[in-house]
Amino acid sequence: MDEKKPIFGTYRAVKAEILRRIRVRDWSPGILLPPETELAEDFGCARATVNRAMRELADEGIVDRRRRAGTRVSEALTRRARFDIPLPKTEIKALGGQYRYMLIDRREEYPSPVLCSKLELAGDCRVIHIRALHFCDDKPFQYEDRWINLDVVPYAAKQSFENIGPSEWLLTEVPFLEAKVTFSASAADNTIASYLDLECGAPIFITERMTWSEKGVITFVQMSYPPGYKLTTHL
Amino acid sequence: MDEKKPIFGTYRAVKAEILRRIRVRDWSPGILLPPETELAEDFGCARATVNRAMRELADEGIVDRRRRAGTRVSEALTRRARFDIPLPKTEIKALGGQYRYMLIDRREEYPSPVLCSKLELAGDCRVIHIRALHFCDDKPFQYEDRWINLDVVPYAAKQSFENIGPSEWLLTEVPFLEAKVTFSASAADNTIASYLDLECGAPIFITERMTWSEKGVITFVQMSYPPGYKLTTHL
DNA sequence: AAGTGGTCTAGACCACGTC
DNA sequence: ACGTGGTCTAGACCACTTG
Repeated sequence: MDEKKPIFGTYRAVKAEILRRIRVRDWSPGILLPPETELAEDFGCARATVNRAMRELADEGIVDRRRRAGTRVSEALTRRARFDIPLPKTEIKALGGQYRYMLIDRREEYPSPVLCSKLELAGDCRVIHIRALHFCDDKPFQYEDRWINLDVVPYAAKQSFENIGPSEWLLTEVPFLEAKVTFSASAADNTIASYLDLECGAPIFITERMTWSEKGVITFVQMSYPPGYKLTTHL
Repeated sequence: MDEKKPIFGTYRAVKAEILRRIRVRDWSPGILLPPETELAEDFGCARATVNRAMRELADEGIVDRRRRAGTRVSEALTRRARFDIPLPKTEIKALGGQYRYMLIDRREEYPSPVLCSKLELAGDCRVIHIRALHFCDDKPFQYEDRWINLDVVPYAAKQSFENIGPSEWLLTEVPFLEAKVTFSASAADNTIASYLDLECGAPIFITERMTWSEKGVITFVQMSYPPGYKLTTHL
């Protein structure tokens, strides 16, 4: 009497099977799944294989895992997507355009109180404030308003940023550990409108980014794009 | 003569060390890295450990890996971020608001040619066109304009969408394999302005989403948010 | 043809957090 | 305290692709 049991020998197969069971409500949201050891036996594979499948599902937000507490189907019916944090130069080249960078303004400042709270800074530190424009085929593509924390990146004081954009410079000089990115829409104020060659009040796409290293906040930047700009995820 | 060699026994340590070497330009962009076997020996750990570290780095876009060709430091100095594809109900509850859903309009249509090309549809299929509003504490929070492909989701024809939002219904009924999300900013037209209670021309944040299953495009949706809305990544 | 990453296994030990 | 996931190991075979 040979038990005929389907075998899921690869982590992809295991993952697909788990997803299937979730889909058909074999396992519904909130339900506690069997432990890895048990699933491995069910599926006829090693625990490591189940683990890999589960780890990816957890990574995608489909299940929640906690030691001792086990694995549950995620309650929040949500999915995750990813996108590349874009570098203007790369972005423009990908569009097939000619990239040009222009520094508007660079000054060393003591941060304003509001900036201090935003950057989580002590009041007595210094920052570099940079404003710049990025062109695509000589049309303004992005207006950049940036502060760099000199406590964390002191050698930024020696960089003029006249020939290289701060994004690019920072990326090669100060690799970051963590970043938070925010997207929003806003109306162009006078300054931005004039730099981006728009009417005042035109809808602009804004991305804000804050990056940290072990030592603290590296930089905060607000980037404004004229209408027509689209940001797309992959996957 | 005991060789004193640092040992990197965990995949996190290995990953950190590789990142460090990339940072200090031991390995610069485009460079071919040693094979896993060699690194494993260097690091004093199993190949699987190096593999795990490398896999994550590849996943984060820091290195590119190809069989036989080996692993290279990525040329594109870019990083990846992730965000949750939000469900209005979840989003509003997370903000601590009271969620309310309102169907504006639901009709079965033959898709227009422009929609056909957008949805990659044949001309003779049918779609459901839905427009709806999502409220947060009785303030309009999101205007939804959606098309559902009846070839892929025929049973959507039986759903009135009067009491449940299409995002929610689709998420539980038709799990998707893939999604493409686009963000942009635009000026509110008359329709959107009136539904979102804005002045015509106000800047709105738009996210568009297209989702696929094995059988083809499930749905295309355009969501409009009034000024003030922000979308934030985690990690 | 050969070298690289991709994956699986069986076993082991450990860390964590719930019970 | 103890069961769960987290991770490492050593070895093996395979798939892909490039030289």
